[in-house]
Amino acid sequence: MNRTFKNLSARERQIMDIVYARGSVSAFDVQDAMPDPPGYSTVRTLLRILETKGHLRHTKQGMSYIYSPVQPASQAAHSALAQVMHTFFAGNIERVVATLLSSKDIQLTPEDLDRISTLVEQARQAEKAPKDPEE
Amino acid sequence: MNRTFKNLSARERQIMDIVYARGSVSAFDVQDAMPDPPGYSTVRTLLRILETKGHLRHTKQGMSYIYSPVQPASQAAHSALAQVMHTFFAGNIERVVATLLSSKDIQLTPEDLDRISTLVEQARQAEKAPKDPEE
DNA sequence: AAAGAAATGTTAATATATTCGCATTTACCC
DNA sequence: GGGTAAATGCGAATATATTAACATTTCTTT
Repeated sequence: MNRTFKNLSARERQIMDIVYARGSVSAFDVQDAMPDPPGYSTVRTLLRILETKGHLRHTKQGMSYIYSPVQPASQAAHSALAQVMHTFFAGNIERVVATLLSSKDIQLTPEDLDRISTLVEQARQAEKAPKDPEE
Repeated sequence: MNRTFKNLSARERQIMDIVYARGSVSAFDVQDAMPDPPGYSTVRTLLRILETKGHLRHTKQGMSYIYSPVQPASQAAHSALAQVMHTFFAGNIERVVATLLSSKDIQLTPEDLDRISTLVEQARQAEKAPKDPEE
């Protein structure tokens, strides 16, 4: 299991969350999105630390730095979900789905439910035909 | 939004995860389950801190303390899931479900998929009749 | 090329987290 | 009751995180 992320401090985690939510960010973006944001200088320091630790990289855009995550979002998403599933749902996917569907702060339209049904149906098909395309 | 949990340190988070995964725990349990576990004395100190901060409570079992979370597991699960959904899936439930279903480290049986289908179907019914069933 | 603006790099002070040894309490046994 | 075992409480040393001021670099404009 990837334990790297567990060692992040509170501020570092806040920043990684923001980075993943936005894809790529400037120090200003991060400061804007932080709760109880510290000074700009502090934010830049934190970004540099996260880069040193190997969690972020940056590219230059004009004169300033744009940061993005080293670990692809899809992979991080997967880990995060697995973590929550293990901690709160004993690894039981059904219970996760049940909780998602009963989410009160989110109104699911019938169309949303249709699309979810389709996903489940597709998974069923994939199971029936244990595919390996290059065969 | 409940911001309380965001301020936890790395160790504190590890412990809260363990507590939620197990329901209630002794200091020994926690130490066992921690990655790179510190000394027993340290674990007890951390548990006491978490209690001071209002995240844990304890009861006496025989001579020793058994800790359990103050915030109900269901509620914490909900928050954690919402957090992941927001950070990595832009609040889109379908994408969460898609990721769950495509999880490679988990083998879903056809029965699992059936049960998930049923859940979706129930949600659809509930939507059609948004009122309380017993009436 | 010099001056100014706008960015990043460095460093250091402070706060918080982490660690665990030792003191204290509590229950039990003889 | 006194002694022992087994637990918790306290306090202090160390490491890490957090903060931000100030120095430096880099680009732009005249």
